[in-house]
Amino acid sequence: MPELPEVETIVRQLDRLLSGRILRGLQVRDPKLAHLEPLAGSLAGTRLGRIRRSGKRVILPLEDGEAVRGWLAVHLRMTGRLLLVEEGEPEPAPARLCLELDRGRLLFADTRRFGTVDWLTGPAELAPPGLDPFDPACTPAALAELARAARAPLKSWLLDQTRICGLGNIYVCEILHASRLSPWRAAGNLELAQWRLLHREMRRILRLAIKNCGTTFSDFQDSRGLEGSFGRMLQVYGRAGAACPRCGAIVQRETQAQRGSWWCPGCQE
DNA sequence: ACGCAGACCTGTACGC
DNA sequence: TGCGTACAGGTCTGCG
Repeated sequence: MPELPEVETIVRQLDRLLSGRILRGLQVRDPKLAHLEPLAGSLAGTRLGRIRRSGKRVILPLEDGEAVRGWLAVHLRMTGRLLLVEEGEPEPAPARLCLELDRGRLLFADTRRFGTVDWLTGPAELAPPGLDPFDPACTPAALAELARAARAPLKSWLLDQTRICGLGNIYVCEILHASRLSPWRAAGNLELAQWRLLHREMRRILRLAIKNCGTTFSDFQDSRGLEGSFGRMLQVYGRAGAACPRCGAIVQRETQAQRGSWWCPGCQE
């Protein structure tokens, strides 16, 4: 479910509310997460450090005095949610994992159970798989260089997390529309000026989405169960048959690399 | 280097 | 109302 803006929304909220709190215990409630079972005893009493994002993962550092014991890396995939439950409140959804805190608890709920939680012990594992869109090293020239000679369609190219990380189907569709580029166009064929435009629109759209706490398409909610409002600003995603807000042509949907692609044939080429 | 199918899971929306 | 089907924001593996 969540892409960069949704993960960023969750991370900012969790960092504000949880950083510095003490972990009292960890309950593994889904056998698919049994690999975390051995941690349950040893992590009790550790303190949550500054919570951050790596690609689409939520990183929860667990500290012991000055030393970092390790990091819990949560990937929410399609339906994962991290829900903060106050002392005495009922749990709003069945949880796969429960972090008991000094007061209240943090639940990992995930209907489709695609999400993953890993225990990382080395900084190398923390690095995102590709270039983060807000990394200063992510420049139009760097993107052009990465895509040199790539024959893959832009849509698939941008979705590959080992190049740019954090984009998913919704934002790629929106970014391509804003950049007037067709999802079918080969990534290696762009002029530098088009990479500049794409780069600018990518950052603009992601910033705007973060400001609006992400997109709630079907089931994204933040850690207190609230919904993001960027969904109202979508120009093409999920809008097949509607008029393009920019040129009035009819938005098309077509399957591309097994995923839906929405775009406007009137103004994207 | 790429596209594609299938896998992992469950819920929802829609047509009949 | 009930049933079957298609589809879903992500990513991995294996095949051609």
